[in-house]
Amino acid sequence: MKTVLEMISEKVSEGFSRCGYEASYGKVGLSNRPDLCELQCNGAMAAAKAYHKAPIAIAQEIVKVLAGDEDFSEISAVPPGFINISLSSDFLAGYLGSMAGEDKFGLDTSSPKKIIVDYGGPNVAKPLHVGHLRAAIIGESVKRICRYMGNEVIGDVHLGDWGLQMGLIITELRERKGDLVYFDEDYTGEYPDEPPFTLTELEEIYPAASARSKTDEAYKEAALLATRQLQDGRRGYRAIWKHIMDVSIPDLKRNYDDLSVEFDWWKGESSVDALIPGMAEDMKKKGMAYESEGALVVDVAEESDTKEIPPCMILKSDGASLYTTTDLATILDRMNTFGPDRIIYVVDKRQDMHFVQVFRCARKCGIVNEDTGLDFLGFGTMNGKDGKPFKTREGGVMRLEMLINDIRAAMLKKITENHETDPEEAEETSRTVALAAIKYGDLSNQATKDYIFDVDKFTSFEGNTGPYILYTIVRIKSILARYTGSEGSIPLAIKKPETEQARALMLSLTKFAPTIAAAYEEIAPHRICAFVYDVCNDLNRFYHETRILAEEDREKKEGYIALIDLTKRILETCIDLLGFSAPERM
RNA sequence: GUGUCCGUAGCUCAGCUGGAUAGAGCAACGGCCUUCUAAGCCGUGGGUCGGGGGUUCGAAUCCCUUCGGGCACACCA
Repeated sequence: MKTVLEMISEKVSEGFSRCGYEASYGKVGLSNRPDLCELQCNGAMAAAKAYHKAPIAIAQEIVKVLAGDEDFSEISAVPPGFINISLSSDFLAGYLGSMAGEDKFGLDTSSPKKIIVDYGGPNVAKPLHVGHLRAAIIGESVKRICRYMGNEVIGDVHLGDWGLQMGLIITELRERKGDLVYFDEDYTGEYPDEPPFTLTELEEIYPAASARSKTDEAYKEAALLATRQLQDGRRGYRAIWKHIMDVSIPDLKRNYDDLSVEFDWWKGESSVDALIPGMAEDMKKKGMAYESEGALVVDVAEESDTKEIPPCMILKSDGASLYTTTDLATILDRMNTFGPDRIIYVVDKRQDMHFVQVFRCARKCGIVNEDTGLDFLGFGTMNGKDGKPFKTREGGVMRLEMLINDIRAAMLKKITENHETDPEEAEETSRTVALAAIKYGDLSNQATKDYIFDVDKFTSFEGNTGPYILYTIVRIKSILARYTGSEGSIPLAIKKPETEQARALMLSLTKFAPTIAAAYEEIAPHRICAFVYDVCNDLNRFYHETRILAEEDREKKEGYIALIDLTKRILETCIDLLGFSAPERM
């Protein structure tokens, strides 16, 4: 289904043609002066130069030709050469009626592609902290948007489970419990099923090891050695590794589940270990990889570079792999098993350089198909109110669970003081609203920018926030529930707008398809937030000015109900794309 | 140092491929609940779009320059 702008642009373009001008001048955009008109065409001013005519004269010609078209309620030429257009009520009602009946509200989905969204990237053995929040939230939304656009999409968590952090944990464990069989190289029997640590211990072990390695040289050496030995297949270390995975992953799953974040693949750096030797060999055979200072590297610098791009390292001088290695092998694995047309990485923007290297290396070495797109969506840092990276009051790393619980508790308080509710329902609702607050707060900012995570702001729930969006939806649901309770089924026919507020709401709703398409093309969920916010504002104004259930004119009333029902369906679709949902009451 | 991103109201942020008076929210102040949820609606005040050049009929938007900040620069991830 064509968008409103496409339809009207066609008309105006035809007008330009009929007057003897290039049709492309007829492009119509949204008006930035809603007080004057709804749509505007600026083509006359651009055409003025090419045709050596006064812009206003051209605009007037076009208006003359198009005047009287039943799709317009008004079309006029305004100095210096704007063509201002407003839509007729019949057109608006007709258009929305079509939207209401169409699958996906008339959004044209692109030809299906296979897309992998790589997001999450948590390290095993470490609790999720706020730094993982953005990857999860943005990635989940990007995945859902891609899927809604008709693509076949895989979300991959891509665990950090193969690097130095593993060696550090093994080393620390050895320090503490060196007599465990895992460290006995002569041991050939089966290893115990029970892990030699609990999750809580594990979460304490890693930071301890990491801190010590920064001051203790010998300790660091030992960790590097353990890392390599793990990768080389040392039995005892692999067994420990397995334990780490078994202990960590269920916890990670629970945490992501709490966030309504779902992955199709739970692969990690370790999953592609077996591919590394062959990949490195192939790179050497192709003459791409060579030894430099003991390490195996591939040059990825290009002539057009404005700065020096260091070579991409494949193997360290001790033969161990590193994150470039596993990222490359992961691309290889993905090409082999899924054959994606596109891979989107949702990763902290500080890793920009790393991905430049990986992408170039993958192309140069033929790991990725020519026509497979590799996109890096680098997101900014989540800062605290002071503008510095988000920390707890004590200055430590804020666990994601804590953060969510804080917001949830604030929510619960708000709900209970608002009106009495069933405690169980209040609890459930507080989770739903808290999630919306966190996710909307993040997604409404541009992903690439740093943003301030202000807990006070997030618990206040006023203005442009997730709870405001949910509140709007809940208001609609409430009316619809009363309506169906007394009158039965929801009428579907969209009627002509009776009021200024109804008209504004309808006009906003027509922007659904172009908004989703733009969000997809630009990989920009914040576009959807802006749209949702506009629609909610329009809905609330309409709500305030219109007595819906009390309307006595049956026709009008049915029209209102159909309109708010469509609004609700569109809003719910949008928030689903953002990764959250609305409760029945709040 | 090199590269890169950013600089819009007191604070947090929008601003589509350049267009008519630069928009929201918070904070401040003032209205609106016997009527579908006041987590709402309406209104007031508040801006040299970091500075300076340039392109253009027209610049927050494009180009150059300058200042200020974030981030990244091969054997960590």
